[in-house]
Amino acid sequence: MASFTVENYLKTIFQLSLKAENGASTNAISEALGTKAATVSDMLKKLDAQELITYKKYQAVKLTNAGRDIAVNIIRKHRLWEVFLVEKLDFKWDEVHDLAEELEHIDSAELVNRLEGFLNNPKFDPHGDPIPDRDGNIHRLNQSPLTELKSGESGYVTGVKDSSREFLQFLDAQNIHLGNKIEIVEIFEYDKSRTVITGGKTLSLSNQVCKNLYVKTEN
Amino acid sequence: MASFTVENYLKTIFQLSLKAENGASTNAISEALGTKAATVSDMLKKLDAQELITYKKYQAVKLTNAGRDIAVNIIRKHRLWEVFLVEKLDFKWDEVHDLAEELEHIDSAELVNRLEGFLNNPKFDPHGDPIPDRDGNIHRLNQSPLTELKSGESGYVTGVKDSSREFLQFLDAQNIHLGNKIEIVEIFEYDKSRTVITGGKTLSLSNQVCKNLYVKTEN
DNA sequence: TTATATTTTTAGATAAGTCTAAATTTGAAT
DNA sequence: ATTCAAATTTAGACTTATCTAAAAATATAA
Ligand SMILES: [Mn+2]
Ligand SMILES: [Mn+2]
Ligand SMILES: [Mn+2]
Ligand SMILES: [Mn+2]
Repeated sequence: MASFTVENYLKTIFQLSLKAENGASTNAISEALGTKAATVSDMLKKLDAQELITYKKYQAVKLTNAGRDIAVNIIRKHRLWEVFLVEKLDFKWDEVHDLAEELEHIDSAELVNRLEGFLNNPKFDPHGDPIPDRDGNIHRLNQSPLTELKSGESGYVTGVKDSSREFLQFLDAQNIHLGNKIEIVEIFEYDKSRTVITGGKTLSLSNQVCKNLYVKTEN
Repeated sequence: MASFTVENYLKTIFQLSLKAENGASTNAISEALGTKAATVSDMLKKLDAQELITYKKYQAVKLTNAGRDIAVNIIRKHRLWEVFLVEKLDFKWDEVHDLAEELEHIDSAELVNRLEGFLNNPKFDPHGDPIPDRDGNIHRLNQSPLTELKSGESGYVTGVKDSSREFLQFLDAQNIHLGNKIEIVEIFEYDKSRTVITGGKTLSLSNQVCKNLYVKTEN
């Protein structure tokens, strides 16, 4: 059984690898985990010895299949627990991440599978991120940032790129939630801000907000 | 924040102290935790230094108020999670203990309080053990082992003294559950076994079974 | 291409929790 | 009161995960 620490390393490497094609660098892992680079360097050797990652000195690391399986399972649990917290215990979507960081390490396939059924087999977590199935498959939605839409186009909110509490609370304040329809009324070249219509209201969204909001257009 | 390890020591000391008036001995803790006595001895010094227990060499230890608070909170969480697993996820009462041993360490008062509400503020766990309230008060039921009943008397099953999987499965097999009425028909002095009536059926229970079954008599 | 900056690794320490083996203390039994 | 067994503690060691400081490798930039 992987320790909490090892599980966190693997999950972090998995997530960093989605961004950087060549794998996860020591420094990136260090920053993501809040652990010093020297410590990470040490740990990478151990993970390599356990054949959970492939590691060559001074090079970015990649997960082996075994490592990926563990990482994806942790993510599966994280996201299912987030759904539980929001759907059943009425937490808000900006309150659940840290709790899920703890719950994701509870070690029981039976528990997570039953939880999944209890929640009616959700496909996405409260932030729109896909929930891996029990075989580790992840069905990613074909979504794009709001910045891809042209004036006059519209889409439905499917997720967030930035899931910081600040951004989530901002969206709540603007009454923007997953599933909402958003129509682009006008794009201002000056600061790339957009005037949009959503939930019957007209509002202005900064470029930064638009970059961090994912929508699905009817194709 | 107490580590998982410290939490487990405190919980164990609390539970052992319910049985032995003078406190918990090194050996008893060692056996309960599956940790060598030498290790326990070392740890007791540390817990004393943190003022979570009072410890004098070669003497049984007792919890301080701070130590008791932590222990009771862990027990509260353990029992609430057990209710969740049985009531919401349909686990059987003999399947939940090990999972609760993990879940009890999830650190969030908000989570446990919401969980409690979600479960409709249960007062007892699936084994009949009382769930401490958020102030650490434990309302113990005035129950007695089935061996206390005389021939002709009856009571309602309120709990088990032995909550091993084997015993719980035995009770399931006999269709004996919390809340069932049990009437003592006859007590055999030879082996102290009893003939009882419960759930419309007559059956024979060994003295050992009767000692481990708690009932409440209408008084 | 050489110098500089950044990244990564190594070396040496530390803390928590555990173990085995040996020493000590306690308590029970002659 | 002495002896012996059981319980407990001490000593020394190990593992995991972490740190700081220093060295080495790589990448960048003049
Ligand atoms: Mn999260
Ligand atoms: Mn999420
Ligand atoms: Mn239990
Ligand atoms: Mn229980």
